[in-house]
Amino acid sequence: MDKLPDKYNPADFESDIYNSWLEKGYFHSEVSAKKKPYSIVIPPPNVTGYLHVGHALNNSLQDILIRYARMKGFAACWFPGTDHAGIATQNVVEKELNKNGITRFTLGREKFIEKVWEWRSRYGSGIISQLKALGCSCDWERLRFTFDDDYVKSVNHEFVTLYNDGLIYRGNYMVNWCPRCLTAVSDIEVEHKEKKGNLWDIKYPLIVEETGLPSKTEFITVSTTRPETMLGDTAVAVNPSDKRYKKYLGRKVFLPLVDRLIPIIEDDYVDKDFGTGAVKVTPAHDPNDFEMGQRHNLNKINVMTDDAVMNENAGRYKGLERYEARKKVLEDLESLGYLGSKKDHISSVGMCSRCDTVIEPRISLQWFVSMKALAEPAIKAVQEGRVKFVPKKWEKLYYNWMENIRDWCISRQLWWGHRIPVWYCTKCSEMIVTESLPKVCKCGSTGFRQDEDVLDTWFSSNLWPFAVMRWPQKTAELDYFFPTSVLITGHDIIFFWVARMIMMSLYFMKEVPFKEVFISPLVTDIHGRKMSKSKGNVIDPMSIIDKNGADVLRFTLASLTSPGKNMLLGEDKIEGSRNFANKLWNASKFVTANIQGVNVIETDPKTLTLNPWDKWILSKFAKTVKSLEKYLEKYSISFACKCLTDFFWNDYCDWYIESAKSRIYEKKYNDDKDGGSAATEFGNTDKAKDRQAAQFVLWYVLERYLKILHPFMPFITEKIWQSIPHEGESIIIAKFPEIKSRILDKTDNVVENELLKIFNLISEIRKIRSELKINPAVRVKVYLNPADILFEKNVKDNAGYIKDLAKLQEIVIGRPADNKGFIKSIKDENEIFVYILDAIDIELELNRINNEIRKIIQEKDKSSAKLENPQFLDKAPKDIINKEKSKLSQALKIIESLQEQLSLLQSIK
RNA sequence: GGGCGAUUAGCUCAGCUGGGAGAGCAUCUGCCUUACAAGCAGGAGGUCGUAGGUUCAAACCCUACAUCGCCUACCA
Repeated sequence: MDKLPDKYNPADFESDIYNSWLEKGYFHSEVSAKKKPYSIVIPPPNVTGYLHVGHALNNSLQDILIRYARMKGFAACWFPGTDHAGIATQNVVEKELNKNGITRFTLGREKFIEKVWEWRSRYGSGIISQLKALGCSCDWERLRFTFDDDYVKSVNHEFVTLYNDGLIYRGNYMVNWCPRCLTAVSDIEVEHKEKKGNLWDIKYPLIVEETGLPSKTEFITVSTTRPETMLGDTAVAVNPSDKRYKKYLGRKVFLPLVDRLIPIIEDDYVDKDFGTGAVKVTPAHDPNDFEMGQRHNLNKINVMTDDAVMNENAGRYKGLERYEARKKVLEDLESLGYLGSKKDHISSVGMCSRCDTVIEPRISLQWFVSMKALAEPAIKAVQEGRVKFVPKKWEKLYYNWMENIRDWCISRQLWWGHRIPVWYCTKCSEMIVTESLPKVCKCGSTGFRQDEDVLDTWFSSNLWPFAVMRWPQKTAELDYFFPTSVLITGHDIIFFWVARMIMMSLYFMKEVPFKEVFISPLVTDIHGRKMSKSKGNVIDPMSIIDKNGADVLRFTLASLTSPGKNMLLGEDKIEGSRNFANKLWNASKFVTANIQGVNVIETDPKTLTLNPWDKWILSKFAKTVKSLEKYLEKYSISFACKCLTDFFWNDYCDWYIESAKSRIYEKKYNDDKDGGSAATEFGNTDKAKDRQAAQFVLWYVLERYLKILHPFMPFITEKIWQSIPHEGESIIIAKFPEIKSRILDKTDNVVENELLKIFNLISEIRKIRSELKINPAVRVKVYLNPADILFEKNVKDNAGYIKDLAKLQEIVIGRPADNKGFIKSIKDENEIFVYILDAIDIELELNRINNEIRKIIQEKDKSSAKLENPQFLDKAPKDIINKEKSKLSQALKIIESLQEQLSLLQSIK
């Protein structure tokens, strides 16, 4: 047993403790017939990632649950890993290369991928070591990466199976294209932001039928936010019911700048009431126009290159970047007299979620997953409660998305990622979809070219819960640990990841991937703003760990975790947890110092004589364990934390330790020169036995408390636990305390109520003392007129504690013969007389009493109003009425007594 | 445009199936009492967003409105 250092300094021991756990292999879990499985898969952080507060929160929560399950006797396994994060990682490495003037194109595909692997081996474990610093008890022997060889096999199997089942198809469609990343992205990778812009009116002249030339007087005016796309217009559309344009139907429209003749079409999509009711149609650059183009068989003229520069179809605008082209187009239209009015307009602009570049809708050949058939069973699984969201409100969001799900574009024009397992024969172009390189084509050729594209990262991560267990291999782990127990993640990836895992798991495993999904709060700064580097409000969890220790960070995050809320994180919240850790440290020091020489381990509890204070703290502890378990069950993490701190600080430290001092400090027993209490006043005449009971219970409760706190604050609890008497080699594998009926582990409401009255009495006396500014060092005399014999006995038995905790010289049962010099107060119907003649400040006291009277009169009025209401008496339940009656009578008593007090004081004055 | 959520003490938030408004922080007062000043003891502070309604009884249920936030969408 190490002695606890004087100061709590987590930096001194956290990493050593972590390493010792690692060495002992406590985090590793095996398939075990004797135990029930409890498993969690980590939401794999990007290899490029560093630990941000969101990770810290998420992983703290997972660790709490895993540690709890482990102590409860489950085979608890936390599967860790990282995500290759295609586009994100590619961007990071490219940026790095760009610094040296290298682009991925100068390197070439193969070399570039080598570079990325290099990068990963150098920096990819950064986040892992940060998770370790946080204390995460992941089973590191099972560490996986979504780009491991095995994992590639899983993904290929996924693709090929879905393809063979007709759920994957390839085609030319309009997709969201990022002109900076040079790849297609899926709908949910586009972030829409409201942007101020303009709405321009452009006049398209009608062709005069006789001359075949554009009219100088007849125009159709269209409105657009993107004038540059007019270069690709192939029609003007109006609503079929719009009478204004009926007369022009059948005539051609002259498209300025490109001098093309385009038709007028009728389509229901067009809103008569918006703008002029006429819309320019650019099927190659707008999703709606694309649809209209399909319906009306229009040409789709692509006027841009893949990096959003105008191409040869844009005529003289070729080579201009899209926004330069816009400017030029507007100038030219203006000078030709085709430009109408310009209005301010707010429209939502799609941005690439990875690089913030404005998305360019573009037609291209891509791979898609058809989602409807996959979504249906996944919707059902949640409806039937096979997957539960906590908090439940996220289910709505899930349904909403799933019910309106659209096909998923999974091909990416990137280099870093799972290459699409599709090959084309170099001779006959036959397409072969297969899990590995085909040997020979049916044309006899053996030359193949693999599809250039890679798969969306989420297409691989949606296998995570079973691919980490090496699916499609049939492994023992898969059999045992799957489906996992719970998934903990943020709401921002419900669509990206959670929904798709459910779909794929149901498809491939015929089971849900997890039984519950706990959606952790979004962490914001103290003003509720999202943390971002540009705002400079990012809190770096590692710096908190360095400064305050991982336990403090974990506990802070956990105590702010109430379901469905954002989490506002600021300095003062961290301080609160730090103070708590410090309190725990100091209280433990007190305990270790005061149980020296007592062999608590060998003590037979049956030989102890427990007094009410012992029974009280044991009962409180038992209740704390019960609440804690209840809260953990419901993922009410903040409540769990609150019941842990409340118990320790308010019950154990403020009452139990404080009272135990009277029993433990040697001199209290010998004499009481300073007005303290002799042993006989503590309800136990055998001094030695009483001291022993106190010492034992101090230790017993602390030792067990450390265990229940351990999942939340693993390091400090281990450190202290190792410094006090204990059995077993580490707290991490200790058994979670159980509440039974034996005296040490049961709840006891009778004792609790008994002591509560004593506490009230002590508090009342303290209050009077404090309000009258009686120096805490001064011991005062108190008379107590008890409401009943029970309380009288209670007070007599606890007189020593009352005297020590309220700093009394003496407590006398009964009323003082002469009220003079006494302050009278009533608590729980007991009359309390505090002798304050030496200390009194009459004005202060008059004020106090007047205030008190004012408050109580208000309450009395409320009660009597209710009781005078016949409808209340008629309709309210009996117990409510009785409660109200007793409230009233008590209030009356107190008022009477206070008024008596008042007149007494006034007479002195 | 649609949807969801929020509105309670100076701040951040609890408040269960309607029945005496709570915590932490901040603030104020008094204390270096031999585990802890990162502490101890005590106090003050609220028309529960607004307006209606249901009920004997509303922070809680219903309706409308206001303000803020988030998600979602193809109005050029």
